[in-house]
Amino acid sequence: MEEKSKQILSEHSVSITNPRILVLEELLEIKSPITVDDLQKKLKNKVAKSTLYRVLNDLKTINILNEFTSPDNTVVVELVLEGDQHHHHLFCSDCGEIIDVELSTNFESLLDKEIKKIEKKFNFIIEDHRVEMFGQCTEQCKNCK
Amino acid sequence: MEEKSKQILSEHSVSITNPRILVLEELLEIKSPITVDDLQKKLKNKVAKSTLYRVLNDLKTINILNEFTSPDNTVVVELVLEGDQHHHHLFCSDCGEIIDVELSTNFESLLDKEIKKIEKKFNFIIEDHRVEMFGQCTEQCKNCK
DNA sequence: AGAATAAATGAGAATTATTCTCATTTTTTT
DNA sequence: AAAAAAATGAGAATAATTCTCATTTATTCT
Repeated sequence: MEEKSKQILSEHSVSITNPRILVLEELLEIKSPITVDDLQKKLKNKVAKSTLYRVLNDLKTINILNEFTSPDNTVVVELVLEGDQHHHHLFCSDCGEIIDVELSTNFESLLDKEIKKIEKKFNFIIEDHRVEMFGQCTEQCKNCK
Repeated sequence: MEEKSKQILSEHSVSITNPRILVLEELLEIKSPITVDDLQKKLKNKVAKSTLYRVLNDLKTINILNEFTSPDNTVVVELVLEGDQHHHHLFCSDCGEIIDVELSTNFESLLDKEIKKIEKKFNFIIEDHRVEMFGQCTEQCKNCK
């Protein structure tokens, strides 16, 4: 993971530093969305709080970090690398888990068509979209048991 | 609008107070999503900051306030009354405008089917969903000209 | 309607999340 | 290896939201 992290940084012409490697390693490790707060806990004593925020902003700048909020408006981040599958999110209001969800390609293409209509109607250029789903996992999720 | 506001409060068994009426009047007036900060400015000197937050929480409790965040994670609220049309949001990264968007009923029913599949797959009960679209309004929007 | 009770408000303090500052350390360039 | 540039850590500063508590307003109960 350390090698992969270094590679990612160098591919994006970002200087290779320890905090950046540690943050990337962690994000590669968990490979799913995580709140900034939880990420901070995982990196406790390894990366200063201010540095963590700076590194996250760096990753946003080079376009490999997706940032959004959970239903209670907590900020959540997730690494998105070149070639990763386009996906959406499912939020559990019981345990707070956030799950990556891929929708069928058929549905995605219908959504694209729908979006083209919206672009015309509102005279907009739409670059991105998100589908978010909210509910409760029924008992057997990893946090809820 | 004052009458309407009082009616809304009384229908939800919430005591009728001046700050609540003022906030509701404002939200009824603008009838589109607004950031808490902008709302605060509009109510300047009429409702204390702490009271505004409290009233917004009251409206959330009685389920007539939709709260979400814009792409830069600013909190946005919007009044959603009984019978209002289900809709989604379109965000302009140039001017910050947030537009209510209704998708075709055909598309919504396909989305519902897609969601049923997700419920099965992840053993979830999904209660709500959102489609968010991000882009730029092309020149003639009310803030951008 | 008026007194008694309960609830809501305003002002500012407290808390939380994030950004900023600046002296020191690390990385990159040469 | 030295010089220049960039990043880091620690904590101060800022912004958004919640909390506290004395006072005011609304509701309930005769």
